[in-house]
Amino acid sequence: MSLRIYNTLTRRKEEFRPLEEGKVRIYCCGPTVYDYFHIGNARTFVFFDVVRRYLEFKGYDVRYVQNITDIDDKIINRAHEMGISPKEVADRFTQAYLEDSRSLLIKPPTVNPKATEHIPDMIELIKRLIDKGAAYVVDGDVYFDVRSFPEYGKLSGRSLDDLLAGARVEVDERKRHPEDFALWKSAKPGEPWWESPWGRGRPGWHIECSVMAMKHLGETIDIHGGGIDLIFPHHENEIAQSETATGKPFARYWMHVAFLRAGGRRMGKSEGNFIFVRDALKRFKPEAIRLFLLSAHYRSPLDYTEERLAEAEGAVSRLRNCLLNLKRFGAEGKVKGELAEEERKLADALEELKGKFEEEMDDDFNTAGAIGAIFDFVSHANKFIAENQGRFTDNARALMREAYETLLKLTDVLGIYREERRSGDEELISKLIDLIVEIRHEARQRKDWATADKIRDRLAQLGIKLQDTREGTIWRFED
RNA sequence: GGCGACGUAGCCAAGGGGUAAGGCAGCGGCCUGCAAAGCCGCUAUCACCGGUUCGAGUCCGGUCGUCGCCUCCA
Repeated sequence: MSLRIYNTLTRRKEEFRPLEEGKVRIYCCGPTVYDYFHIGNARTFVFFDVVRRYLEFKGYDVRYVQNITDIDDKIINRAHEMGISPKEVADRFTQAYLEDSRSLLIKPPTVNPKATEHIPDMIELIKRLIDKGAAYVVDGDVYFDVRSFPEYGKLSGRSLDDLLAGARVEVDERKRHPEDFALWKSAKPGEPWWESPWGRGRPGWHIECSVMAMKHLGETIDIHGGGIDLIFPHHENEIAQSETATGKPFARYWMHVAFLRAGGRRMGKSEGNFIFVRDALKRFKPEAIRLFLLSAHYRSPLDYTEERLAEAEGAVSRLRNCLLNLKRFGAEGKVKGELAEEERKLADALEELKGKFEEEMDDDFNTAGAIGAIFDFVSHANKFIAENQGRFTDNARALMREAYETLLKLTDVLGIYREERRSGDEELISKLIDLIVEIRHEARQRKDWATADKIRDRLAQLGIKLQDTREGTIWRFED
């Protein structure tokens, strides 16, 4: 099966062919670290995390780069507000970004390059652009001349004339054209600066990404993406700079994630309708947040409400219950001989799941469809368990084990289920709980319901949830 | 003004020419010492109008509504 990706550049779904067989290079525009990131930002980060995981699932060797913009006007402004240095602002929120990403179960990118660690490379690239006549210096600032790049507008589908007509920007008289953008900004008093051939200053935003992408992934990358708002001007400008400098296509597939909305409007810092990931995580499991963010196709807007997150929590529980049951009732072993009819059905459902999951994900990362396939199977599995509990055959147990392992793999692509890990201490705790459950079992056999209920209630208070089934009592930590 | 997205059950959402996945919620039933979980059953003609077609949420045209980009923003 082959993966198809909607390419913003061509406005079509295209078959995905990496530049180099078996390898994929992905660049996703990361945060500007002037504040914590909110779940609208997280939509993009989680989505690209899934893109990365799915490509790895398909066997690609993935190199995934997400930058950290740690020098920018917003950081400087925030520093003034907070009464600390821009570097302190950047360091603090870089740390927070790393923590929150981890909490959201985002796999660490192969590289998380920082803009400030690539200043010399940026200066080099700017020089190249000046040498090629595509950029010019004015009073210590350097601008890119958009008219020098005939294809300017190809990503966003605009012509320079369109832009001119709709321009709401105050025109800087020093620029040759209003659309020209800064590659290098001279430092005002009190601002952070680096030495450059044009005087002290700092890089413009767009050049950062071009440089970091090329530095860590090469001059042509496979997939480049970010939020839909970055199409113009950010990515348009990246293309202009990069392709002017190298003469090669900058990125082969451009992917853009639609907005998360709240209260009918785009979730954004300036709108004041956002919720930080770290705050959401205080109330909802990361799996639930991810499930919610992946519950709609990435190119469709998604509306945020707390209720939706609570619903996702319910769905995640359903999934987890099923996984735990399959794990508990499954057993090692090869399926032998003839399968009973229900077993056949379960085996078929499992095959269907595998096929459907890939089919959906191959179709431009249709995570919502993939989730549907997973839950469709959950229903089959639950039904199988309900109907056969108390009389599982060896084949049934082997099938359930297989189903468990498959489900584990697929849910891991989306990051919506985590096996509970046990530390050494927890191993001991587990054994103690097993013992208590056994004693409760004896009480139940004596019909000593008072004792049985007391044990169950008290364990529940400790966050340990018991369920009586025909196959015995199942317990789990309720986090 | 230019460019674009969206409108499918109570809520969310997949599907994108052949007769409506899935989740959440609700109601009724089953299982259970009770609980929890689960199972079974019930709940949609896809914003509206017109067209193409043997056949249209699915294609075309139009209308209405919502949102976005064009300025820092994932």
